[in-house]
Amino acid sequence: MSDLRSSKRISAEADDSSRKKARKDNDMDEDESYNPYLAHRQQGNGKSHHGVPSADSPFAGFQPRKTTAEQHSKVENLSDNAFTGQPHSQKYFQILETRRDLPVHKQRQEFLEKYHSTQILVFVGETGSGKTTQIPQYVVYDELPNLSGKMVACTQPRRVAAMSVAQRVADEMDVKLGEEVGYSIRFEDMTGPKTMLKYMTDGMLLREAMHDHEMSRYGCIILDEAHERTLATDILMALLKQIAARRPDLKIIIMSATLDAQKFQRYFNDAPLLAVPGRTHPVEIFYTPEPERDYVEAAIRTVLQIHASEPEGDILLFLTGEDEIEDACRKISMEADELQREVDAGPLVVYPLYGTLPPQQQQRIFDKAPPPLRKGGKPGRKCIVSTNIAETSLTIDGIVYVVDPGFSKQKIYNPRIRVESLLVSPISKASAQQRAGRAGRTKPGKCFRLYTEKAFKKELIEATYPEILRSNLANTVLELKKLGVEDLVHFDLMDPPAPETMMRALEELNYLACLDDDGELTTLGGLASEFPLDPALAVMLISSPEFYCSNEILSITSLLSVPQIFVRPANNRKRADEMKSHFAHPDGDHLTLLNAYHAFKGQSVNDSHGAKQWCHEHFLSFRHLSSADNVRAQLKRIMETHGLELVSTPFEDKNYYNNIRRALLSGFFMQVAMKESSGKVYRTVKDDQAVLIHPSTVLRTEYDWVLYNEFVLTSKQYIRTCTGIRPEWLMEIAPTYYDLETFDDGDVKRSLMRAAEKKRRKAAMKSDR
DNA sequence: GAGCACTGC
Repeated sequence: MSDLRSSKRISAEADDSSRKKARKDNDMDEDESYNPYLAHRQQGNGKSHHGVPSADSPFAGFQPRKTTAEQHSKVENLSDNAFTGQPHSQKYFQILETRRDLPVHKQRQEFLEKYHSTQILVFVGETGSGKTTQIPQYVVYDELPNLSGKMVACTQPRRVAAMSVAQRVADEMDVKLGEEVGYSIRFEDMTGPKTMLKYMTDGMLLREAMHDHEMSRYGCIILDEAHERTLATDILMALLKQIAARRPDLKIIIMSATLDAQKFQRYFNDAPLLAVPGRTHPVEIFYTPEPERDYVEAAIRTVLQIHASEPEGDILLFLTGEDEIEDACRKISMEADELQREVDAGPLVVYPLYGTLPPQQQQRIFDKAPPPLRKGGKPGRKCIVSTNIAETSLTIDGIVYVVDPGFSKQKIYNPRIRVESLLVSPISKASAQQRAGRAGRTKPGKCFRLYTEKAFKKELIEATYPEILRSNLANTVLELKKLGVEDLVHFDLMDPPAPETMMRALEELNYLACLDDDGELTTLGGLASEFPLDPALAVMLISSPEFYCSNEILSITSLLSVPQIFVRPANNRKRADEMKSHFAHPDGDHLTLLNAYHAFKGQSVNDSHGAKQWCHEHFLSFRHLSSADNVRAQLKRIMETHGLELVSTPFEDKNYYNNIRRALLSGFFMQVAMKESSGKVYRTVKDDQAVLIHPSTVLRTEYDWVLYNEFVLTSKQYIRTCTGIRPEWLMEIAPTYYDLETFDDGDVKRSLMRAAEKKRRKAAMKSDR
């Protein structure tokens, strides 16, 4: 119950003190954007002491935050680039023409007026409106960061988007990427001292905020794709709402698709709204008259019907996961061949699409549809069978038909047993609309929904629950503490999570000693928040020098932060398992991962080109091992910055592996299971869930106690990536959690008591001698 | 003896 107590105390605190402190720390003038006392910070050419452009500047006459679309246009038309002083390229003027053709351009003046009238603006633009590329540029011309010294930031939920949009906008502004326009994502900061406009991932802005609670580098922050409601976007919105109250000079724009616009407006104290139409084609929607029993079968049938009877155009089918997709692809291909023979249908190529597919194979979806089999024959088409990845992350032009069975895999969190799992669930109305929209990108399209119209209207929820309601929040709570949020219960989130989820997170962090009993961030917690890791992993890494194995734990942590490195193709499972057994360590999967990594590194040192081939032969993922290497380098840098030593126990030492297993426990002592007296079933400590060790394990020794990395809920309850441990270690390494007083009577308690007794006797014998 | 929707730091 300690969690309840500590969280009550947290909520009882008013956040006045933090607000006052922040106000004092904040060096911005409250009433004026351009503080003369800050003039010394400003750099660049052609400006006066007050941040207003001088008479000889191309921006002469511009009053920051009072500019007009006409002024912008004039400067854009100049033969020289007003920001760099360089002559504009030919390409620049070509792009400028297409930019002025975008729907959003017509409303440039209207946008500026709204922007001037308010601190927070909600901007709604459909796909194809040009909002992501244009709005930030309009803001740059109005803010003139080259004079004010305050950047414009635009966040994206995904890295690729941040990178590609930044490149596009750099071209549009005729500047070099990384100079006036740049981007910042994990592993890559493409910005410089001249950067005015910065595209970045939402997670990256959150990281920055941990060290700059006022986000003082920015004059305007634009949150793009806010309707996606990622964890980071939700936290940023709440944070920005707070900061906006302290920093009247900070402007905020929330950009979103139409559906939730009013919800955003209400949340931001009735902020004004500007809507811009998109540029898409109409999509005709068809529903099934009766509910379908087997949606995969119905989907395959629909695809084949479209192919047999509808005019030219590619097909996009949404299914839920890899297996289902591969299976459907096979069936569609087979049936389509038959159609070709029987009714002279055109050729149909089928491509699977999902996130874990290697990038080269993902690229194939952009191949052109096949030509007719013979001259004058029916045209060919392609059919893409995809997960939700095609709903948001990837857009494919040329899609005319969408088949939507109405399901996707979604993460859900059960705080009672502290388990996140994936569940096939019905999609939301917003999702269904997004999917349908994929059919109208190049010409009018059709969307076949494999559910009834009544089901759409009555059974589908409006929008998918935001991620914050479906996640374990331990990491989020730690981040918020580091962000200086004192009062978590009254932190004004758009959709506050269930109290039980919050309690669980506080409890977990308290056990990990990241929060003290008063809910305050401890030194350990502060350090843990510096790492881009879940709290248990961060604590394990920070504790590892005490166990003389920080080098090894650093590697294991990195390997646990990337997708599975062991590859197991469906047609070659036996051989893959054989290869994996070469790396197997009898004490568990963590040590097996380490063995594979060490072998990979040994290979890379000798022959970096051969490493790829070597991985292929050994059924290891070169991509994921390289990415683990990348993560490792980042984590290592953070360790060095904070004076955490990188040490190893000599390999010849008999405690080399024991030290590693003990260090694993320093973070994962809450993820431990004990074998029941009979059979193969284990029970998790405290949560008391019956679990099986996942069949992918290398554990062969019959351990009574194991620690696990992951609890997976599929056909059964499994624990995955397991390592054997000794019960006496638990009480030694995590005495508070394993305080026997707190355990209910039962097998677990009895077994722990026996271990404690054995240990006492051993110690007594030692001291007798 | 099984499966990994998708992101992100």
